[in-house]
Amino acid sequence: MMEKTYDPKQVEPKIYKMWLDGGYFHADENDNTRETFTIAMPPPNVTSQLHYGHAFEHAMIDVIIRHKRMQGYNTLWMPGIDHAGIATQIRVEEFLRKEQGVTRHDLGREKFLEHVWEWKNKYGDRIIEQSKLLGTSCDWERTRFTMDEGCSKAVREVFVRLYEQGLIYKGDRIINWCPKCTTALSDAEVEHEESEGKLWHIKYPIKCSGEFLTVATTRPETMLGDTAVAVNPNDERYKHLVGKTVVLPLTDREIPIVADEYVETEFGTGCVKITPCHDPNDFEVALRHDLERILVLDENACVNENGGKYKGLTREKARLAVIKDLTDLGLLEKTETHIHNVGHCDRCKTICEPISSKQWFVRMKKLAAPAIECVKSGEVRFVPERFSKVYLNWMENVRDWCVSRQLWWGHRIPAFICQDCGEIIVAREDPAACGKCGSVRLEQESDVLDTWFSSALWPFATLGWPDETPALQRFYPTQVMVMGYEIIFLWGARMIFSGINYLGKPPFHTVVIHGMVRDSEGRKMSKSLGNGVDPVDVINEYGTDALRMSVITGVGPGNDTRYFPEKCETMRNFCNKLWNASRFALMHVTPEDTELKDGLCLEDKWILTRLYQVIGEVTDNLERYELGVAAGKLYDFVWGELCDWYIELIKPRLLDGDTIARSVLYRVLTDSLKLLHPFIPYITEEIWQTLPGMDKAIIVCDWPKAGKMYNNEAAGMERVMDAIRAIRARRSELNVPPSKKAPLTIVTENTADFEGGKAYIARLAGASEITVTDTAPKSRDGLLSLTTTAAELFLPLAELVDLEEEKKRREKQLAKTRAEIKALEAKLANPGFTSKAPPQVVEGERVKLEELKKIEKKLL
RNA sequence: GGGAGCAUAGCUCAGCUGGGAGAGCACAUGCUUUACACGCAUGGGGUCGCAGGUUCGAGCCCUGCUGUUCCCACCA
Repeated sequence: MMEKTYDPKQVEPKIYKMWLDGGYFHADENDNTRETFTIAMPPPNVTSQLHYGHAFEHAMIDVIIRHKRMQGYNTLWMPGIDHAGIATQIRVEEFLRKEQGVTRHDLGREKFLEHVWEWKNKYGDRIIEQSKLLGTSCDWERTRFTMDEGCSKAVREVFVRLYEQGLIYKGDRIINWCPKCTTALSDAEVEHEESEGKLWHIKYPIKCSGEFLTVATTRPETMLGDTAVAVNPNDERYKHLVGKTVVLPLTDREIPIVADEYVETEFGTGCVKITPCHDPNDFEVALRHDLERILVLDENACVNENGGKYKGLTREKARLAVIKDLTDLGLLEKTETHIHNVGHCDRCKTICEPISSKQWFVRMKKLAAPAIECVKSGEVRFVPERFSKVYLNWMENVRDWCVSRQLWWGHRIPAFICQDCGEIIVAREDPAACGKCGSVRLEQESDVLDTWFSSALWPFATLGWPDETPALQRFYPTQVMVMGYEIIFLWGARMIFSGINYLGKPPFHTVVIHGMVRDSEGRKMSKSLGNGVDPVDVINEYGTDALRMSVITGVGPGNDTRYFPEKCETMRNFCNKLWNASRFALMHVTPEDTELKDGLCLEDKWILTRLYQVIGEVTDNLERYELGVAAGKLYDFVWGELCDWYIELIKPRLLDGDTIARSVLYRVLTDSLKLLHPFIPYITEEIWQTLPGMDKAIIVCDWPKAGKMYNNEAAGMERVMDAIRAIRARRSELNVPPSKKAPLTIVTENTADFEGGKAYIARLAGASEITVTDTAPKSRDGLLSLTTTAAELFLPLAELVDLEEEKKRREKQLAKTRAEIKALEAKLANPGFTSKAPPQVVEGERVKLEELKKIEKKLL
């Protein structure tokens, strides 16, 4: 027997086990009878545990997957975990420092990696357990990890292929360097933050002339690596100086003045110090003018041996020292405040340093072209559409991708360097000897790959690629990808060009973008703020279904949402409402009620019509990934129509043992459960298992289909409901206690509709006895009258009413009605409207006008 | 410097292809109505940011403005 209150804790583990035991999550690659529907899970990072954003994302994916499963697709939700290179390495390093007081360098590469694997095993398992709590219907048998054997094979294959295609190269370039993580980063891993800095104007003496040339810089310490000063070739002020030499202060070097178009005459002084090793533009200028390159910062962003007396100083200290020395020399002309963007490491938030360094790069132009085309042509589409612009803008301006990282945790680059001749060998198998000189002294590149290098292969590496596995053949390309807007570049873009380049097809046709979950004040949930909400706590408090419903309902596509406990409470209440409605139904329905019976009453036809409308709309919303709207409609339908009205309407019939009402209730409830199942899977399955006549789990039931609609009867029922609402409102206004029943006379043209509903009208409108007639009473004395579109209602309650007030009220209603009539008549008299508006709209307005006129007549 | 989003009830937000201004919470009043107080009924509360335009008709489409958030970008 069902408890009075739904208790998720008792239900959820039991139901999840039932699903697992039933094998419902498993997708069979040998099943060739059904169309497939696949989503690859964005693999959570092994850094720690699931956060609220994962709950949001997993809820969305599970809704889509469960809907498709019920529609009969061979459905695969492919789960897994990401090794998350830098992020995890940082976490483990932090952990080791705190727990054991050691650094990774103390341990050495091998030993350190053992610790990371230990971490991975612990947190990877925990993440999967947490994900299961959310009710996710993943095919856990296929769970993958970005550094498992298969993924590693895929990574190596891709690296080698790109190398063979000439799309991967090792080169000396300016890259973003994080001095704390001591690794290179890609452009996409740098966050730019606007901050107030300074613009220092420094005088550089021109050789053999008492004159100076003033440069403006935001990073004065880099002047130690200057190898030129550049001016615009068309700048009249400096034309005569081009080719001359400047004595670089604080050093003993002399550097040329060159002319380059890159220099803006308007900005600063129009003279730019050129520091090829510490600025990407300067690097380009240096290439054009064949300038010397001097690196002055080391991997910790401290001045190196090229910095003369500043050697060993951190960049911050070096800056102060340089400024002080320049001031002492009288070479600091002025200092201005200056707002500019400073790059920060995505992971540790340290300010990045542009540094020239030998790194591995993926050449992007060729790869980007088809990835741009497939979105432009609509082969791959973003939902909502606006994100395709974000994607295209990035892809069209993409620069080569720096993929090497000076880390230990990750896929080690499969390149081997001959220690004798310097030859680089990139191969699928570890080479035994150098192909050029025959030396066996080969050393593997110590760097690892960007973590996103392996993530980019996720949709097919998880299916077995590069091997032609049955799973790959069956499930690739996948259908949908769900991801947050913040990783469109980092991940989405790279999966798309990877899929096209290696398999000839984009990895999915639809990218559903979601926003992020913020705290109740709209702030990002973060560790430093301590405002993160643990989804597991919320599950314990309100239940998984309430959590899922709360993150889905009323959230616009691609929009951020906020966490409010009140919203979870509302959804828990909703679950409880559904629970109790089902409990009520179970008190009446029998296995004989599973088939819809003939002889439907007005209210039956109404609720069935509404159900079928909702089925159509919700299905449509789901097909368009409008999950929030779909969930909202179901909430409203179940609570506001099924529970508040239909169940109340049929109570008298159920007490009479009416089997027709039972069969309708059964149908509406079961279809509602099915429609709700993708959103709130646990409670719907639990109720389903309790219902009579159920032979299979709801998770694999057929998605409901609309049946015969009764639009006229549905409208008729709405008129009866209007009358009930009107009576309730008047009684409430007049403070008539519900216990005080009063006789009711209904004067209406639709006598049949009201006649059939006498029993429930009595219950819902507090009527003792009801007379339905088509003729108005001769005398209105002592009667309170109410006017609705379909009826005039008379209650012997006049003694409760101030007659003057009542007269005024009627006059007010009349005036309002007349004003509406006037407006409608004007509208209908407008040929522009009648000829141009769609006929059904015009017709609707005509009907409305007629109804208003009827009301007017009754009010006279 | 580019691009995008948002601005709707006290709060948080829905509103899909233009035709009814909505929900939850909060608030007020009244209810032990035989599923549910995690409940029921009723009610108050909005110039849909501002100004124009298109249209028979605009919260929705167009233009401009204001405020706000975010993304991208190599003016030192």
